[in-house]
Amino acid sequence: MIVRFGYVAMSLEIQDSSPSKTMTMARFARLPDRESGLRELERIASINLHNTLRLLRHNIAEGIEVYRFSSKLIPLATHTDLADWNPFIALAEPFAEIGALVRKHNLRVSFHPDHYTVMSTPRPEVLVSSVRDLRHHVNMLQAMGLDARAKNNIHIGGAYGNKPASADRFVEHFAELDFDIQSRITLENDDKTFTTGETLAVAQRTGLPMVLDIHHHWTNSEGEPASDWWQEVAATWESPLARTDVPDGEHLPPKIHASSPKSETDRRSHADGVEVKPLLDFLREAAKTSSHIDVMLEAKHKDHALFQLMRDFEMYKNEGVTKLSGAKIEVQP
DNA sequence: ACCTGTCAAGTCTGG
DNA sequence: CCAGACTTGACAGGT
Repeated sequence: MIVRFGYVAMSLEIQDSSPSKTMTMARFARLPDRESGLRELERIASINLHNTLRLLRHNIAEGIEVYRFSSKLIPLATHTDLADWNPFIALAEPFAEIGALVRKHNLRVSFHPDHYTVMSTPRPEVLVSSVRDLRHHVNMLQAMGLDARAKNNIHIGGAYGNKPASADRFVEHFAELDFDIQSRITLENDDKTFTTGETLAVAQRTGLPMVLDIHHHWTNSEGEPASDWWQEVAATWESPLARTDVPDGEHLPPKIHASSPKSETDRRSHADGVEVKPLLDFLREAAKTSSHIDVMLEAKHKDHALFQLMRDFEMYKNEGVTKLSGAKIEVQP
């Protein structure tokens, strides 16, 4: 099984490369007029996009083919007070440049709209803002000229005291979404509420592909190994919806998230790095059913954690782990 | 230079 | 019913 690794949003290696610079509403309101406020927001966004380009070039140089964009590329983009502002006109060029680089190097990219996107909500106003946020993320992918192979990863949402009813609500609300939003969603099990099995059931009902977070699974499961679910999770990536824009005969590899607990007392927070052994145990099991898998590392030390992990895999070179070029390995079952 | 409170947004728990 | 925790990087204001 070929395993590609990636990291989230920021680099510790490249200095001053934040793709998430922002402006608060308080500062926006203090600017002399609305027009100059919008120009300042667009200026910040273009810095974020420029830094994203720098990070992608860094990734390409290091052979890192998996990357998650910051969701904060455009500050205040979905704020209700700025609903009539269209930042994509001024930012068309940098967005297109990012997309061109992604396509040229076959990078696997994604977004992760944050936890305010809650499709299981019973509150109409929360649903409206959730759909607005999803629309915004699709708009960014489309501004990059990327097809539905680039996904927005979300959780199912809150339980509201009745998980089955909340799962039903997710499915109902999902059915109402535009197809270009639907076809770009992936569903991830969370660390407190919807377990791997519960998330998988919703993925199967909607046809959505599922991202398995093995750290969340450890903190939110009955204790069964995450790999017990792998065959079924991997199968969600073959549904017609998941395969939107995937050419015949090709596959979009299933994706997992990997991170390690910060400490014994705080098992849910992310540690600086990623422990190699538990991840490798999972990968060996997954290799029994899959030929390719992409792994998004969620560690505080970002790309440094990735580099460390790649070094750590060398300890297993006599145990079926082969280091390939860049941030890639091959794992034997 | 460094420290601390705050940020647009949701949900859940505990008081 | 409301305040605070959760979690996060960066801003903003203070020392």
